[in-house]
Amino acid sequence: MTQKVSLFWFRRDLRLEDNKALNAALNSGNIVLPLFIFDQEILNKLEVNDARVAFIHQCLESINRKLTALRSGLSVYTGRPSDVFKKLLAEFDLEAVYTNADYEPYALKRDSEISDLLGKHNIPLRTFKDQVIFEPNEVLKGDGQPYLVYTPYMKSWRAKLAETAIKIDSEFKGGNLIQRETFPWISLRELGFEKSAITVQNADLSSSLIDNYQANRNTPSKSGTSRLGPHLRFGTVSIRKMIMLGLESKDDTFLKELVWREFFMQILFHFPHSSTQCFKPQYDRIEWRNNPEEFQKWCEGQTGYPLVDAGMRELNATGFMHNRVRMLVGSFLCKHLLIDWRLGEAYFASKLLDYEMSSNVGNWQWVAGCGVDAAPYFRIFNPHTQIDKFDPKHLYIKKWVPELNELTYPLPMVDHKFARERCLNTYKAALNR
DNA sequence: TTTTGAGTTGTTCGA
DNA sequence: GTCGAACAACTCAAA
Repeated sequence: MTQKVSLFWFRRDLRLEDNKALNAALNSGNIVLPLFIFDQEILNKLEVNDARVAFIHQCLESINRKLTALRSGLSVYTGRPSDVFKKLLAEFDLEAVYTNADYEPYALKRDSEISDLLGKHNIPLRTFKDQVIFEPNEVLKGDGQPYLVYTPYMKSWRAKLAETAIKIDSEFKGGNLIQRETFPWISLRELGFEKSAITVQNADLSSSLIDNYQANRNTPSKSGTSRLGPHLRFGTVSIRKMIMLGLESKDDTFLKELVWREFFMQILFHFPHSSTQCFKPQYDRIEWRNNPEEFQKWCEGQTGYPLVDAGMRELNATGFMHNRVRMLVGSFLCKHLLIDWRLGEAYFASKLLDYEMSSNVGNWQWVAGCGVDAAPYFRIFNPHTQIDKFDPKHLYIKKWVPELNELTYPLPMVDHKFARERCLNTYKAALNR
């Protein structure tokens, strides 16, 4: 008689500690087979040196080393998840599949298909809340509808948190892991990818950073932000631990930023069309100019506006851009150049190590003025004033635009005052129709 | 149902 | 240099 197996499926929770579904699988009474699938449909869209694939692979190696020390290992497959599961169904006597819930549109569709496939064999797909404190349907208005405005959402979220005990399983003890000689493993090269020059910074979050978050987070030349994005995206840190750190601080700005993450997640969950359409439909009447040469200059950091160019060059070189500068480059693209926010969103998606669809779409719609709880459209960032306010000594600009005072640095590609008025007129024309 | 207060991150203009 | 108002109404959320 073969032994019953609980399969644990890693997705965006690449850690062994405080992993809800993994713990549940280990407590199921069956032996546990840990699994990761590189989804071919996602890989196909990426460059061969995509740093995110390299980072995921590195995380899997780390997990595999820890499992090997327990005489087990991680099985890594590539392909369409449904094809991989068909193979696994033939090979193992599965009792159940354990995994942590993922609320993005693509993930929901994928999991629904896998659940149907397993269901045909009477095998349940057991999903757990792990990547959020509150799921999209847990924080709702009095009438049962989702919140569309951040502040009341945040207040409701915090009230609910106050009556919730957060449980953290900080140690991984192993337990009923499957014991085998070898596990299917795929190297980065076999996947068709290369190591990237760009790497993810460690998640070494100090309490002083959180205590001084509000004071330092808007200065791009300082290390005032947490750089947690990639770790929250791929689950190399536990959101529960991060929330506890936020709660321990007198400054709750960091905590509120983590609430923004869940705010935009619940928006995308309830309004999946907002990934491609303006949340406020009248904004889809805006006549974007979408000039390809101008878009190219923006992408390359050759606009002639130093803080815009510094931000884009930081992004291109490191896969990261400071939050303050993200707002400015976004505003510049949509408002000064009148280029559709969707093009900016797609460019960020291709470059950001911390790319999170819900946050990226939500914030691009915010900056374009067309989203839930968006900035008013007449709020147009002034690229000069932002330097005076947030990089007065030009420390950040000079780091990324060393030729700032040379003749080789381009003149501003468009006059600020002219662009501002053109933007206001274009928006007005669309909204008054 | 109606009312009321409020709404992430800014800029410009004129006194 | 500094300050307050205007920007443009609108929608949300809760009482």
